[in-house]
Amino acid sequence: MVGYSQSEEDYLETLYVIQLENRVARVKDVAQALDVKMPSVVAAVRSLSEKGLVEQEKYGHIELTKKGEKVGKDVYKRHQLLYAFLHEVLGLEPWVAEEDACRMEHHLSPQTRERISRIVEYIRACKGDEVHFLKRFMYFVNAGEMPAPCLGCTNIKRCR
Amino acid sequence: MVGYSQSEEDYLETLYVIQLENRVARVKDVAQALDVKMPSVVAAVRSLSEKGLVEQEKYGHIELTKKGEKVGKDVYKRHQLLYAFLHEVLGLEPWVAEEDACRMEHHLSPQTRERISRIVEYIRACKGDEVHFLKRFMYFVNAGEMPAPCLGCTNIKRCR
DNA sequence: AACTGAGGTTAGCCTTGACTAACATTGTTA
DNA sequence: TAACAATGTTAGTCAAGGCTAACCTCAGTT
Repeated sequence: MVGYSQSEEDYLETLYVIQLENRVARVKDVAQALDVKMPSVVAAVRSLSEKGLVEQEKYGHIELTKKGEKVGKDVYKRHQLLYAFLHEVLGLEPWVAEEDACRMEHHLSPQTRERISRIVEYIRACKGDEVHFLKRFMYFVNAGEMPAPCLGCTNIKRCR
Repeated sequence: MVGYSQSEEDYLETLYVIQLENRVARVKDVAQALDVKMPSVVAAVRSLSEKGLVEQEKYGHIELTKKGEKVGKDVYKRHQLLYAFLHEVLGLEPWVAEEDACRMEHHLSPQTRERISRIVEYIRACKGDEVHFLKRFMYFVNAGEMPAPCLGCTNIKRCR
């Protein structure tokens, strides 16, 4: 129960996403999605099936077991969370956020995951409100410079 | 110029930190720091020296070249940045922040790095001020629940 | 029913990066 | 100065995870 390698997580996540889209997973699809050659997929599938994570009948399509689906879904959730954080909070462009999410999704502790999801939640909850801090926070994060001093503030001791 | 592997970055960072502390890097130290055996270090050093990143005379100590020092320093800076973010902003306990920083430091794009450093900078700049948003933001991130409504607010349309 | 081409598989190879066991060097200490 | 303990190195092994080349299956076409 030590967990799965980055490579294994990538395969399981890919299969999960294909399954989410109500498509049937074939070796070629997975190879394209992960930018590897078909024999690599075949080897990975054999290894994963020995661990009870996927099932495949020869020349047939690849299916996640319950266990494999659980892992794949978990990785995918981490990916989504990171993407949301990178794009919505940090304001990174979609493709940068996507790429970074792919690379970082394998390296988050549960604690970090929890904290990041709180930030995303908070920022989302504030969206659309004229919340003072939010505009300034987002301005700084996105523009990289301090917003101009806020003159009308009464409840802020020193307004940067 | 494609970059360096996670393993290579770890070795260079370790050597950089030892160098920072004005210590001399020996095979055994590096092995202990990275929790690997000495022959692994020897192999890594040979490989890195072929790439012009380190130098070592047989049975002597290991030194970073200018090029290697640059890479090691860069990795270390990423590590410090991530640690600061995880600890100071997300409020994670030091050992969790440390562990996550170690794993994530290899997977940050320059863009993400830049954005995260802005957040850290902003949070640091606000420390000690009675800035309205900061307290609420940090409360939420750390406690995981919305702070109580703020009654005295005049410049916030709706205060969650 | 035979053919053909896309997709799947196998065999065999390579690199990375770890390991153990055995051997070599060095520096300290008797 | 000789010996020994600590440190460093070499040789050989292994697993993971890619790859290419060659071969196999199967579905659709003729």
